[in-house]
Amino acid sequence: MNYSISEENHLKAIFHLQADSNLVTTNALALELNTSAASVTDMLKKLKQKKLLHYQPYRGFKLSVEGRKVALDIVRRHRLWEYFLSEKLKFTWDEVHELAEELEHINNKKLTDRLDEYLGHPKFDPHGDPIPDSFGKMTASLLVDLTKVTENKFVEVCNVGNQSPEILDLLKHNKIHIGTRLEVKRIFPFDHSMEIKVKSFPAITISEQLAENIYVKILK
Amino acid sequence: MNYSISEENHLKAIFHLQADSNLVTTNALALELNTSAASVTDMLKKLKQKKLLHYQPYRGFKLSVEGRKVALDIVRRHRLWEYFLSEKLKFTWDEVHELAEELEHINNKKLTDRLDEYLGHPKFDPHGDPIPDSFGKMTASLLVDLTKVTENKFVEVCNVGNQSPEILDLLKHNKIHIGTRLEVKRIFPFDHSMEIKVKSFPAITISEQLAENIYVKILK
DNA sequence: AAATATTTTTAGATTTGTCTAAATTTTTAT
DNA sequence: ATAAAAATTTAGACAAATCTAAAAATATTT
Repeated sequence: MNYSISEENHLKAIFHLQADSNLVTTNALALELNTSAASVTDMLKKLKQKKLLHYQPYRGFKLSVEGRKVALDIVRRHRLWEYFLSEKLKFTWDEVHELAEELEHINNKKLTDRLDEYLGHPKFDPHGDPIPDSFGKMTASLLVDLTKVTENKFVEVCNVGNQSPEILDLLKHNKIHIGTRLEVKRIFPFDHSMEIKVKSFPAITISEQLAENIYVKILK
Repeated sequence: MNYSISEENHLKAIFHLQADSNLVTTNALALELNTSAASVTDMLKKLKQKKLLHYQPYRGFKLSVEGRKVALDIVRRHRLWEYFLSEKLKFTWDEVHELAEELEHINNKKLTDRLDEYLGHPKFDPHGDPIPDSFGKMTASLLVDLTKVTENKFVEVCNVGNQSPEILDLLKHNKIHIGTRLEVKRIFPFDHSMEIKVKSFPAITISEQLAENIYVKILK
């Protein structure tokens, strides 16, 4: 089956919101998609009719098994294109998302599978998010947020929790990028701020809020 | 400026029709785009308003300089993606067109330029059609149709004039593909049919209609 | 458990791209 | 040069995806 770009965007957004909160509301979805609650309701009715989600007016909704499958396929295409853009076309991690938002809507199984093969069946996209395989299976993410890391560990930055200009600005100021390796030196119990050391630069201190938004792989 | 998929498809179709007939009619465009003449008229008004074409109701239309520039950019994206699909993802020449029809509508200069660079600035797509560069310039096609070739010449098949199932079926039957090298043995003046020899197969005779639709590069 | 606030849905409008059928203009043929 | 044919445009309708404002349902507060 083939779905419209708007239908796909709704399915994908529900999938992502479901992943971190389980309880997805009409308003949250409208916020995520930069649209109105009324539009979301219209779309929910349509997606229910297509059996992509379970939905009782006023009582909430969630993806059906089929809806989840469709969403996973969109996520797969998104992340494969992100990998392609980053790995082959040398786009930086902050440029790939927007382009992948467009490329993901080209729904052709053979194209997706060939791309996957061409890229060597990558398991993670450039942000460290796992790429579902053609059955919708994906490796559990290896990432934890920086607050979970204990003192004196070395880690590699793989993802940021939100991509607002504000956080990107602060990360840039601290010379932290995707792929940056850093050492957690100390954690201050008072405010949970952390002292970290990036390469040979002098150690710096970052807030708990920032640390929560930095996802890392712990290095052996 | 950014144009809708439908606007882009109209511009591209006008560009192609203009290339081979100079006189593009509302009906011809409707036929090309599988739509109605009325819809085409609506779109012509819109494109005129956006200054992409010159149009006087009932008196015909043609692309403006700006419209041509936009069309060339769409053609550039289409052919680069075709090259990518063929060269990197190993799709066959008859599979690439349909996919490129979707990919071409992603309009991002940096993406197009990076793709071009990644592919090594190819001059021709897998069908032998020239790829415009980022200024809209393209190498003149090296191709001629088979009826232009004289006896005892060796040529390489680079393109077919139309991609109907009927012609593809006949080509397959005659073991002619893109890249096939063949020799023109004789031309029969009576009906302009041609005797050709593909590799070591026995010589075969093809009709003028078929020869007109086979575009070739003459080999030194 | 009412009253109030919040969330969600409905109602009705708008835009884009399309359609069919009718009207108009241009072209062709007699 | 007029009648008939063909091409094009206009008029009016429709579906998809959105919007705002109002209504309805649910949740929260006192």
